[in-house]
Amino acid sequence: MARERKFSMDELFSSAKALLLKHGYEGFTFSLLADQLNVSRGALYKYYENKEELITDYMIAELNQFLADLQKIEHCQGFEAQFDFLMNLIFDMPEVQQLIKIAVQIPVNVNNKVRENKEHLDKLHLDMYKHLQSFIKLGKKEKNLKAHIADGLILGFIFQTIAIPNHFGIPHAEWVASIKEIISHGMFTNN
Amino acid sequence: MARERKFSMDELFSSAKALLLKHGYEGFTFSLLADQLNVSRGALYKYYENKEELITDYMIAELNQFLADLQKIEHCQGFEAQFDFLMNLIFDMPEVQQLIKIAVQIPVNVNNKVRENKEHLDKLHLDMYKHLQSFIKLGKKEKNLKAHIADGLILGFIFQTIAIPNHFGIPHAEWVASIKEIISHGMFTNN
DNA sequence: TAAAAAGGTGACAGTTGTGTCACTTTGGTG
DNA sequence: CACCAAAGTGACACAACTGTCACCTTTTTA
Repeated sequence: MARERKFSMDELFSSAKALLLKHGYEGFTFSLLADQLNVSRGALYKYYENKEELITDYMIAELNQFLADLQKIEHCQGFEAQFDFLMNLIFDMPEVQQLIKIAVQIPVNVNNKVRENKEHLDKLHLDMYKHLQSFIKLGKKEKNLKAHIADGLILGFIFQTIAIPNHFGIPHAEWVASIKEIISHGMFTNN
Repeated sequence: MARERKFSMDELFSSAKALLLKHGYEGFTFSLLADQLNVSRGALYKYYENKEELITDYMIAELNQFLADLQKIEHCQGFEAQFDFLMNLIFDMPEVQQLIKIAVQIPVNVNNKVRENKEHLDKLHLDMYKHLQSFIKLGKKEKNLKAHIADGLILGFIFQTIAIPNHFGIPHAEWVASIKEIISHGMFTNN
C-alpha cells in the first residue's frame, strides 16, 4: 500500500558501485548518487541516514553475491578444475578487491548501524578466506601447489593479478590465458 | 633576503604523499596538509594555486626520483641481475603504482599549469615504460622470459605483485623470496 | 471515497573546503 | 637602522555536502 519507487535497490547498488569505483570513498556523495538515479537527495535519506550506512549495506550485498558464487566451487572435482573455476570467477568480478580496500576506509564511529554492518562485512570477508583456504589446502595435498609458499600469499597473488591494468588492450582470451600460465608456471623458460 | 620557511619542499611532498595514500585524491585537502605541516592554509597558496597543481608537482618529483633509480639498472650485467635489481627497487617504492592510479583522476581543466604538469607526468610515465620495455626485450633475447607473453603483461604483473597486502604478517624476506619464485617459476609443482 | 502508508520534493541551517587579500612577522642588505 | 622581500596569518565571501523536515504525490484498502 504505497507509491511506486523511482529506483530499485539493484539500481541503487549498481549506481553506488560505479560512483565508489570512480570517486573513491571520500569522493562519494549523496548528491552524485541522487543525480545518477534522477531522484532528489532527500529521497535517499528515506532509506539511509548517511553514506556510511548505504555503502556498507551495498558492500554486504556484493560480498554475499560473491560468496554465493564461490560456494559453487564445491561442484568442481579436483584441484585443477577448482583452480580454473576460481580464476574465471575472479575475472568476472574484478572490482571485489578494490571494494574491500575501500571498505577499510569507512569509519565505524558514525552510528550503531554502521558498526554492525562493518562487523558483518568483516565476517563475510573472513568466511571468504576460510573457503579459499580449504581450496589451497586441497591444492597442496594433491601436490599441485608448492607447499612452502604461505597460503596468504598464494591467495593474495591470485586476487591481485586480476587487477593488472590492461593498458595495451591485449585481447581478453590471451590476457587470461597468459595470467593463468604465469601463476601456474612462471614467466621464466626452463633453460 | 627573506624570512625562514616553516617547512621544506621535502616535508611538503612527504606529507602530501602520506595524505594522498590515506585519503585518496578527492579526500586530499589543503586543510589536512596545512595541519600536518603546522602552518596556516593560506601559506600553502603562496606556492600553489590549488591542490591539482600541488599534487601533480609532487608526483613529478616522485616519478623523477623513481626514474633516476631505475636508470641504475644499466649497471647490472645480464638479465638475472637486472631482474633482481628491478624487484628490489619496486619493493623499496611500493606506492608508485598507487600514485600513478591517483594521477589518472586529476582533472586537467583546472588551469594551464595543471595541464602542463599532467603532460609532463605522462611523458615520465612513458619514459619509465620504455626503459622497462628494453629490459623485457633483453630477457626474451637471453631466453629467460617466455617470448609468447606480451611485454605489457609481464611488466604489469611485476608491478602489481608488490602491492599484494601482507595481511598475515609473513616476514619480509620470506615474502619477497616467495614472490620472486612465483613470478619466475609459478606456484605449481612440476608433477 | 476517505484514510493510511510509503515515496518524493525543495528549502533551511550547519559544517567543511576554496580562493583571496590586507596585514603582520622575520631576516638580509644598503 | 631603515627598508624591502619573502613567509606567514586570519578573516571574508563563496561553494559544496550534510541532515532534517514540512509538505506534496501516489497507491492500497477499509
